[in-house]
Amino acid sequence: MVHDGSSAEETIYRRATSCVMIDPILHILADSSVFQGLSERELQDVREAATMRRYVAGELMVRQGDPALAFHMLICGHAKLVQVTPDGHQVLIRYARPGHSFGLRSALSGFEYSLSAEAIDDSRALVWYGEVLAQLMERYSRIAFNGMRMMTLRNVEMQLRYQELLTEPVEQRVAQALLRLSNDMGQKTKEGILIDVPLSREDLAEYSGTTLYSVSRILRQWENAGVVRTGRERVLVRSQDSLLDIAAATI
Amino acid sequence: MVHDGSSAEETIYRRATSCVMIDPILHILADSSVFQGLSERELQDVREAATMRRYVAGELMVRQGDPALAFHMLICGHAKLVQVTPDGHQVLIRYARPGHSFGLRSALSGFEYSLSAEAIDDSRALVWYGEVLAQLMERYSRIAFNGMRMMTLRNVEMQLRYQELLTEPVEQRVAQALLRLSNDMGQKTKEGILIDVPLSREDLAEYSGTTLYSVSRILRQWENAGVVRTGRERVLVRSQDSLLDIAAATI
DNA sequence: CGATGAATTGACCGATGTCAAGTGGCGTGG
DNA sequence: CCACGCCACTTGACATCGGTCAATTCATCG
Repeated sequence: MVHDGSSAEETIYRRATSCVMIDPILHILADSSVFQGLSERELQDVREAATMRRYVAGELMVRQGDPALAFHMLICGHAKLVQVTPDGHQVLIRYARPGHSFGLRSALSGFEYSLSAEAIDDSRALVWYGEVLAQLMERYSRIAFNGMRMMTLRNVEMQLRYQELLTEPVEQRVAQALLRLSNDMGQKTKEGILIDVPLSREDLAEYSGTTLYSVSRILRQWENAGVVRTGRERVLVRSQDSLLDIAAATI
Repeated sequence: MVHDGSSAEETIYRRATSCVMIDPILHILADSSVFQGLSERELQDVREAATMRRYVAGELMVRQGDPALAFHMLICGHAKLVQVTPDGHQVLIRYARPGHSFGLRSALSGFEYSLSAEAIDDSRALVWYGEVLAQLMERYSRIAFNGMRMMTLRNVEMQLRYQELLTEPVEQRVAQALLRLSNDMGQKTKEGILIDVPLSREDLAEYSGTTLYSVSRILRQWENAGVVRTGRERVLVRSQDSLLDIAAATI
């Protein structure tokens, strides 16, 4: 637990809120799965076709069921992509950080968003309207190719999670979820990898397909074993290796 | 149950094994998600870049873990795409019929097949080697675009199944699985929709994420209610509407 | 007509979800 | 600055769906 009074200790939990203001935007685009491989001129072109949007923490960037207008790429901040089922269950599809994108299919099909994206931090995103994106793809076929590769990768990931849900017990799935999060949103500190985003037990439950109660019990157990340190909406992974062991365990 | 002795009744269960021999291959390509929208000349070109392979029922078209060489498109027959997890569980990803394809990511990445494809019937498939496919995509950017769209659709489907697995009880999932199968492999008969492929209780279980025992009980129940008729490795859907009701049930 | 593998059925049980009742930390307003 | 209240989290007791196992039965094919 993180309540040992020492506020020096607490520095570990100060979150990086840096939101770059110059124009490293092109760098972000150049590193993204969708636009990688384009020349600087082409990236300029792509960037100019987009408009920048700002969101405050907690705001919905897109809302599931709304008519799908635009393809989004996160420039700074973080987002949570969530689906809510007909019977009200929340399912957390994935987390996004700068360079990650969502709404590709929705924007191109023009139908409706199949999920909601919620800004976790104050965030900014570039958005391209459906037709604009289609034109860009026409002009730079590389984008379509990249898009295809990105979607195949997501597909593999999703298949894997499906498989895990089907065959692995809860504790292993939570371990997998934490490993994914520490890869995606991890911040190295001297004590371990801090998940750099508010992460409640319920979030983690929705991400690993269980309930907040089970997550609570499991985290507590891990905390006692020294694998993680937890606080209110905070998780710090002290030993990734232990998590890997837990995730792999055939028992 | 299908054991009423009347062999006239049995005609319902004769499977269509037609394996077209002329050259409607181009039609199949033209209708496939990957090659749709190409001109006939381009389709010719595409077709000539491929080689045809034959498989007998039960043969593996690709084996999970083998080095990924080629992109496959089923021309006739049916296939079952299966993943086996590290701990030996089988997970049925999807079924394929003519025009369906698999191995796109594997062929392009050149890594290894992430699943096995088993021929259900005697089957034939066109295969394109990784480099060849990459060249075709370079030449006809439409293919990459189509590929992207196909993968986004698969992704949506996979997300949906993930969601279902997470939130719906077994009976609903089995109903969903049967509905998918009757769309994909259904054969209209006067009595209902026959799943046109040997489908054991275990297959259905692997497809809906449960056990053959549960499937057996559920099918029995449905049979008594007149929703389906079943036989050894055969399922006939008598009332799709009832299945839709069951699948939607919030209870 | 017998062998083989699919399907059925019953009994059992265990991992997880559900529910209810706290506990404690953090922020807000007096 | 303190107290209050909110909300995340914890913890225990309990219920239950559906998986596991074992024993048959049945159907299809040689």
